[in-house]
Amino acid sequence: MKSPGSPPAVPAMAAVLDAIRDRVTVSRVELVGATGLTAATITNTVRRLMSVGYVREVGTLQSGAGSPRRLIRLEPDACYTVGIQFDRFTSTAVIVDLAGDVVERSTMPGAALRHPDSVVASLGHHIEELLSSAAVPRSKVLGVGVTTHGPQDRDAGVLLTSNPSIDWLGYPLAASLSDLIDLPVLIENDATAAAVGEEGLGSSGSSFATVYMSGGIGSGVVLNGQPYRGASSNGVELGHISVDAFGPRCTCGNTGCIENLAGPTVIVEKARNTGLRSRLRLGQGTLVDFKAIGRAAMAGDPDARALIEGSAAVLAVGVATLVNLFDVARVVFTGDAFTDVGPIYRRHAQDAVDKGAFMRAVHPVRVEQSRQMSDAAAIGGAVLVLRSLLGAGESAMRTARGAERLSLPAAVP
Amino acid sequence: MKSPGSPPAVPAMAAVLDAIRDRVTVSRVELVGATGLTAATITNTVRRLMSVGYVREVGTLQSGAGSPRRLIRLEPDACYTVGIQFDRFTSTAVIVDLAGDVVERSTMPGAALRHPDSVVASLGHHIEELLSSAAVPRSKVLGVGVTTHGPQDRDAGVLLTSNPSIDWLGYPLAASLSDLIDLPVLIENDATAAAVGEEGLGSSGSSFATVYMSGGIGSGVVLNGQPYRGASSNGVELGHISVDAFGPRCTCGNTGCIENLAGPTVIVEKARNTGLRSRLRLGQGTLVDFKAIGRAAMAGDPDARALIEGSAAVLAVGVATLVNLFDVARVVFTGDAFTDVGPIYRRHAQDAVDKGAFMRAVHPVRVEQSRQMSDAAAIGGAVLVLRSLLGAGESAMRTARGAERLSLPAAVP
DNA sequence: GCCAGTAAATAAAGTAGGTCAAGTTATTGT
DNA sequence: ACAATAACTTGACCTACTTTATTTACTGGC
Repeated sequence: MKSPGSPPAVPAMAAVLDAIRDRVTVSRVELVGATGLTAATITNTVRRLMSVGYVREVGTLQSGAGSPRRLIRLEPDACYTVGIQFDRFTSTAVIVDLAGDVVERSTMPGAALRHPDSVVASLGHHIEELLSSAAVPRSKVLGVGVTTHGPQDRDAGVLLTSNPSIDWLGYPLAASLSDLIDLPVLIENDATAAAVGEEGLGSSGSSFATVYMSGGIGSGVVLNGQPYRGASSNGVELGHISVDAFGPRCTCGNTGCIENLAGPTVIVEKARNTGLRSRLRLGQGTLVDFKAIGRAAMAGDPDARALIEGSAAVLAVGVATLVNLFDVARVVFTGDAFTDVGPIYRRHAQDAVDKGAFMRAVHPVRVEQSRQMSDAAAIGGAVLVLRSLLGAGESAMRTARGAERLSLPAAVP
Repeated sequence: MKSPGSPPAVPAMAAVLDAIRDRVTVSRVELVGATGLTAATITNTVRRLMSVGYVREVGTLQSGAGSPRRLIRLEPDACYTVGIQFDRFTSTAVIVDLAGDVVERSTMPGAALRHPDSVVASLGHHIEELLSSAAVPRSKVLGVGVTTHGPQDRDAGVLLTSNPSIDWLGYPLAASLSDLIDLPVLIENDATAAAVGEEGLGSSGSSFATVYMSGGIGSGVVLNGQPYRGASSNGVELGHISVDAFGPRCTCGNTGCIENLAGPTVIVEKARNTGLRSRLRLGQGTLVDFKAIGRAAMAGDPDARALIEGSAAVLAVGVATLVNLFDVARVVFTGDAFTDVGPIYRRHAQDAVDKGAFMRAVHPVRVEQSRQMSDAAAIGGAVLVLRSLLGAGESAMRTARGAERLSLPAAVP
C-alpha cells in the first residue's frame, strides 16, 4: 500500500507552516511549543522552508538574558493556489497565497446544463483571467482545486453523478482541466471543501462540522484538521437524510429528506405559489430568488419569514443529528444561500443542539456562521491543493502527466 | 504531541499478525502480497513474532523450482485477552486467544443499580473464575477491555455519565478494576466495541457501521479497521437522533428519538399495555421481556409482530441516515436484543437503504446480521486490548501503575 | 551425480523523519 | 571581563521501513 521511501504521516513541514501562519511572526522556540516537535526538527524544517523562500527571518526579539529569538515570518507571495467552486447556479474562483489570504476573487455564472467540455473551457479561461488580473506569475501557482457536488471519485478526478446532465457521469474533470491549463488539478466535494475553507489555512487541527447550502444542502466534517471521508471517500450527505419518516418522497428515494423539505429549490417553489411571487419579482433563478426571499424575511415580510423559519427548523433537526452522530463541538453554517438568512438558521440550530445534543453535558456545542459565506468552498479547494502538496494526509492531484507531488529540498547543512 | 522515540504509525506487526490470522497458514511471500510490505520487512517482523512465540513455522510447501515456501502459523495460546460487556440488564465476559477465537465465555446479571465498587468487584471475581475455568495462566493475559455505555473518557478510563446512577459519573472504572485484578484495563463504548468485535481479529481494514441494541440503541462506525471517534472520542449516538421532528420529546431533550420510538424499553412498555402482558408473562425485566416479544413475533403473534415491525421501520430510517452521513457500504446488526428478531430488522433496514441510500448508485449497501449477536461487544473489548498493545492506532490502557504498552523484542540477528 | 535455473529468505546498506545530548552563539547582569 | 542564560545548531543515533545483493534450498536436464 505504501509508496517507495518512507511514508510521511503528517510531515513537520505542514505543521510548522500552519503554526507560523497562525502566529504571523514567531520564533523557533515558540514553534517548538506550538507543534510539539523538538528544537532540532524545527531548525531543519525552517531551514528547508527558507531555502525555498517560503519563510524568512525578520528580526529578533530581546527579552532578558540569553540569545534573542529570531523571528520568522511567511513570505505570502512565495506561491499561490487556485480554488474554484461551481454548481448549476453559480461559480466562484479565488487565488489564495501562502498566508492563506485571498488575493483575488471573482464569480461567474454556474454550469447550468452546458456540456462538461464547455464548462471546463470556461473555468480554464476564468483561471487565466484571474491570474493575469492578479498579476500572479504562472510559475508560482502550485495547482487548482475544483469543488463541486458529489458523488465523485477524487483519486481518479472524475464525477460519479449524472447531475445536472448525464454527460457529467464519469467525466474526467481533473484531467480535462489540467490538460487545458497545464497545472495540477484536484477535485473535491464542495461541502467538504467549504469545511476546509472555513478553517482556512490557519488554526488547523480543529474539529467541527459545516452545513453547506448553495444549490442544494450538503455538509462536511473536519476532524483534527482532516476532512472526514467515508468508505468511498465521499462526503456527508446531510441533504438526503430523513427528518420525517412519514414525510414526502424525495427523488433520491428516501422520505422526508432535509433538502426536499427545506432546500432552496423547495422554498422558492413554495414562495412562487404565494403573494411573494409578484411582490419580489421571483423567477430569476433558484439562488437569486432564494436570496430575495431571504432578504424579505430579514426585512420583516411575514410570508417570507414563515418560509425561512420553517426551513431553518427542519435543518436544525439535521444539525442535531449531525452533532449526535459525529460528536463534534462546533457547527458552522456556510455557503452562498446563507448570506442573508444565516442568523435565522443559526439560531434555530443552536436551539436544537442546546436541547437535543446528546453530548452537551460533556462539552458545549456551538453553532456559528461563516465569515466567508459565498467563498468558503472555493477557498477550501485552494487550501486543499497546498495541503495535498505538503503531504498532510491528502494526496491525489491530477496533472497533465499524472499524479504529482511537490518536492522541497531536503535539509542543506 | 508525540512520545519519545519514534511513534509507530501502524506498525507492520499488527498488519502481519492480521494477515496470518486471516489465512491460517501462510508463507512469507504471501504475506508480502497481503500486507504490501517488502519481503525484508516480513522476514524481520516474522522473526520478532517467532521470538516471542506468537507464530511458528509448520512445514514447507513445494511448488516447482526454487526454495520452498516455509509455512507460518499462529500459536493461538501464546497470549489471551479478556473482554467484558456490561449494562444495566446483562453482562458478558469472554477470553479471546491470539487467533481471535473465543476460548471461554460466560454471562452474569447486569449492573442494575448497584454501586460501581460492587460492580467492579463482581467483574473482577468473574474474570478470575473465567481464567481458572479456562485454565489460562495469568501470565499469558495481556489485559482486559471493559465495554459499557457512554459517554466516557477513554484516556482517563472514566465514565462521564450519571446513568444508571449518579455514582458512575466520573467513576474511575479502568483504574479500579486494574487495581483489583492487577492487569491492564481499557474502557470502550459498547457499540463501538461491538463494531470492532464484529470484525473480529481477522479481516481487518474493512469499513462498515454497526447498529447495537441491548438495553438501548447505539452504533459504531469502523473505517479501515479503525473505530470512528468524534471530537470527544465518543461513539456514534444513533439512539438519540430524531427521525420524526414532530414526535414525542425524549429525556435527552430531542424529539422523536429513535430509542424513544423503537428501543426495547419503549416496545416492552407498549406490550405491557396489550394482551401480550398476560400471554407472554411479561414483567421479568426489559431485555427478557423484549426477547419474549421477539420470539412471539417470529412465531407469528400479530400483536408482537406489529410492535417489532414498527420498531424495525423506525430503526431502518436511522440506518439510512447513518449510511448517508458516514457513507459506509455495509451495516451490521448486533447486540443481544437482535438475537431472535434480527431478520425482521435486517429486512426493513435493507429496504430502507435500497430505496434511500444516496450512494447506492456508486456502490451497493448491504445490511447484515451479526453471527455473534450477544457477544460482539465483549469480543470487541478483548480485540481492542490486543490492538492497543500492538499499537495499531489505539492506545490508552490503564494499569495499576499507569499507562503501559506491550513491548516485543526488536529484531534479533 | 552434477550443475544450471529458479524461487524464497535473508543480510546489508540506505532513506526519511524524526529524537537526544552536547555543543555554539548572542545577549544581559555584575 | 566574564559568568549566567536562553536560542539555536550540530552530530550521533533511532525506528521503521526500503532497495539491492547474497545466500539457501529445491527442481529438472543431461
